[in-house]
Amino acid sequence: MISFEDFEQLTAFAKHGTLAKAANALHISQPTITRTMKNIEECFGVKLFERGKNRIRLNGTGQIAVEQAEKVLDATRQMMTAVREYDKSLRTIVVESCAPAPLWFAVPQLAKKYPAMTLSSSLAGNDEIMEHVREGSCHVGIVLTPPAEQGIHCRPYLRENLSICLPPNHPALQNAPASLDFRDINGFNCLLRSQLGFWDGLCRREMPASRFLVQEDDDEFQELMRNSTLPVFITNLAKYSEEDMNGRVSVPIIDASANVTYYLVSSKDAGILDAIVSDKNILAIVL
Amino acid sequence: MISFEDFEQLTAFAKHGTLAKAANALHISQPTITRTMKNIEECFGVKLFERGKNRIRLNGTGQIAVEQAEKVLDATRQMMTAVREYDKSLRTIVVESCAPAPLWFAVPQLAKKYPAMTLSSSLAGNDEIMEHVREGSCHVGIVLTPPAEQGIHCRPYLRENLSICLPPNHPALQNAPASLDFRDINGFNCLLRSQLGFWDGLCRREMPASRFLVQEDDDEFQELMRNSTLPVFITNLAKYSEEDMNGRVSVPIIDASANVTYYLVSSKDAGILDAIVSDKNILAIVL
DNA sequence: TGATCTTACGTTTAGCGTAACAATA
DNA sequence: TATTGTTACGCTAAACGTAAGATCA
Repeated sequence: MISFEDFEQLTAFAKHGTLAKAANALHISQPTITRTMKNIEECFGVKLFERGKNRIRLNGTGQIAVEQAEKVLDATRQMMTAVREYDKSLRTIVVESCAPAPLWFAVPQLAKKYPAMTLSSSLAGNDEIMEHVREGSCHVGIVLTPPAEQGIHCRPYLRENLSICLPPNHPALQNAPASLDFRDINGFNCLLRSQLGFWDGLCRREMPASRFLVQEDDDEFQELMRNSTLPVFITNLAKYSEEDMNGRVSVPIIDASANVTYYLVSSKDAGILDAIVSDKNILAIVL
Repeated sequence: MISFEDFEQLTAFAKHGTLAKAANALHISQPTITRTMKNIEECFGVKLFERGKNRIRLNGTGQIAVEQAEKVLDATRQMMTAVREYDKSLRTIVVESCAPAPLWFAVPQLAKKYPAMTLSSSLAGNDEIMEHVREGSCHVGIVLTPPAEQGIHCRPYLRENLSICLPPNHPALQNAPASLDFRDINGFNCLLRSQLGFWDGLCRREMPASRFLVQEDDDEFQELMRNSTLPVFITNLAKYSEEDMNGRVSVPIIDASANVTYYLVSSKDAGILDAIVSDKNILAIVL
């Protein structure tokens, strides 16, 4: 009897003031709108318009009708998006990691194994990730400690080892040490990337005397790395080019907290974890 | 593209479980529903059903769609009623009175003068009536005191004079008084109608020692009036038949509070008040 | 004269129901 | 065998656009 297009014509008329302009805006003919307005009026069984000879305008009831029609249209549009979003969520794998590096390997591998799925990856804290995995809103979590709870599938994934990367004449290199710990470099100001996951908090905790110059932008970071003597961190998973290194020396940090193992966790499906672990490219890249 | 009937078919399917039963409930053919479901699915661009060879059921997304469709249908039905109610309110004269008697005269007169309008009459307290008149939700108020404020139209309307109606041998009639006051009859239990407006509170205030037997029903009241010796109240506007009186004697109550003048008040239109006051039948009835 | 709304007319198309078919329990 | 869902077919009725008419600024 009455359809959404009718309501859209009604609201368009209210918006544009004349039937002609509304018709123009909706790319339909004026007579169509004339008919639709009559149809709506008849459908309500109520006068919605004041009509002159070549003039038509909303009366009080009509204005109420327009308000209500907009509500209905809103509800309808919300419905469409809600249904589509839910459908999309069924086709989306949500990956949350406590650090960026594992995502560089896991996400491409998932994209390859599940080409029909949308991938949504983000950084989060360990507890938050575990909570999302438990409630099902996160399909694959990448965390630092294997959860004790049963019902959660878990696989060891990658190790990441932190090194500090210093210019050759840096005081910390005085005795040409084979390794350092955080205390050795605490107090030196460092260059840091943003979006480092747990690494950010770790550095600030272990090096409370240092200040960190955080760079959001990749290019700016590399620019600063080449043209400053500020220490930067690298890992076995995150290396820089010879050019960027620019003669810097990298020394492993031996603290246990700087050498971590990532674990994949999932509440539903161990298969998806195996699909990530089975990545043949990892060895080539990591070693 | 998509209409309310489509959504009704969708929700009917969800409710009845099979297309056939839904079709039956909606008095349409099964093929129509089959087509509509396909149409909706195509409209959303999303799978809503799991289909077997001769089996169809909602999937998760479909269930979301049903919930949302019900929301939209609710919004739509609300819209229809809201618009119709507003339209009706434009054709309704709201009359509020502090006592029932003036309504017996004012309402028929309004119905006669405004035959196209719906009349809504009710009893309310003086303050409440004045508030409604001010805010416009009450078109004609009938109150005891003319308001001082400007912008409110006012006309004196009727006087109502209270009498007490006693059996001939009642103690209060010992000296055959020409009139009584409330104190003379305070303490005697009385028969009372319900829905008396301000009269109810007045009696209870002026006769705190009396108990009042309130009757909701007209017939029961008259039955009790004929077959008991309990005093009842009458006024110049509310009289009873000789039969109901059954030999009772009525004596005017002279307290000022028992002899009132009603005033018509309106915030918009003095014409409607004049229309009520111009009632030619009032004199015949009242005198 | 140009803009606006309404009415009339002819065509198209979308929607419905009947009927026939396939599959299940 | 009775029930269910899908497909095919033919018809009707609704909806659209074009064109023409009427009115106003």
